[in-house]
Amino acid sequence: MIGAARNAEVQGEVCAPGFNLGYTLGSGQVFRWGRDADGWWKGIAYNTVFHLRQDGDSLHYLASSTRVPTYLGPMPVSAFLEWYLRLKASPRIRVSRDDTRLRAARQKLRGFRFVRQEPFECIISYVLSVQAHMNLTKQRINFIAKSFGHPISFRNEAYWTFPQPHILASQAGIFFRRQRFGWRSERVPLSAQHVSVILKKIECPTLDQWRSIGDELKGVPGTGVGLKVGKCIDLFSMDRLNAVPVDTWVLKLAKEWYGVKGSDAKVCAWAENRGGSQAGYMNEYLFIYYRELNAPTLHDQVISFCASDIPSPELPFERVGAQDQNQI
DNA sequence: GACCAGGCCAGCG
DNA sequence: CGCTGGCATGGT
Repeated sequence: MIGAARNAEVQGEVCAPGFNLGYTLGSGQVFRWGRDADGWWKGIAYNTVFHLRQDGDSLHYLASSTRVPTYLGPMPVSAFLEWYLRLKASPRIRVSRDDTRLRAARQKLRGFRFVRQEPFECIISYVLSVQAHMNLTKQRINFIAKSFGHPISFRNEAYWTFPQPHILASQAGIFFRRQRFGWRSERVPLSAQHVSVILKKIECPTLDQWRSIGDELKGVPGTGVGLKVGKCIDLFSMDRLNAVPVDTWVLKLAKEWYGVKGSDAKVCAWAENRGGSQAGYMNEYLFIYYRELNAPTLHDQVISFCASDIPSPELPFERVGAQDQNQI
């Protein structure tokens, strides 16, 4: 029993035709979800704990609260999930007949959707993701939530909400240095400070206001929000599906498969122009497909076209009463 | 010990 | 503009 308020548990199901939960939550876009050994996807988003499981066209859910707070206002759980997972927004990507790689990638990833992440959590998450493997980044984000968020007890598991910007803004870089965050350490409080200052004037930002905050962050050196991280924030939390984050993998596939060379900015402009309003989906298909082909042994992703029953190595909660004996 | 991780940034030409 | 090292740290 932990010192958390007990929440009403809600359960139900929503219709999700053409949707794939495993690809959506196991692709590496989210950091606070994991697939448990019991087969359920468990995670926390918008201050609410969810357990999800897909059975054909229906998505079964358990949630820690009846209403979920978002920047569009509070939503009932089923409406929230439809919005958060874009259940009814199946992407339609036009691909030319001779682009066999993209056709194969699109086919493999049928059912994948971009999640509508919380803007601030997304900002900090991708600032931390720089030059670090997925699993390590997950651990660091969970550490932040455990240190500064508040706990929610759900089905004998403890989850932690992501802290408000002003909480992280008041931390010193040395705190994160001591947690071995490396040179990401100072970027966390600095980014939080810029967000926090704006939030003092705007109490509950709309999506457009969040977009302005994100855009402003891109111009502030030291925040860790450069071209790639900025595009991740746009794509994963700002509802900008035309954004293309260019990392080392995208750089390689652009060169290998399309003969496009040059700087990150050049490849980014090429991909965004090519894909138009759906460039994000087009790029994500290629990214996951290419990475799966070239680094199938990476242990930080759940998606595998060969075997998708591997539990996530890092879960966003702790079992209550499962005290580990290994601690000194 | 190399070499790389879903890069960013200051300091150059 | 575009390019180059340096940056901490953990994993293979």
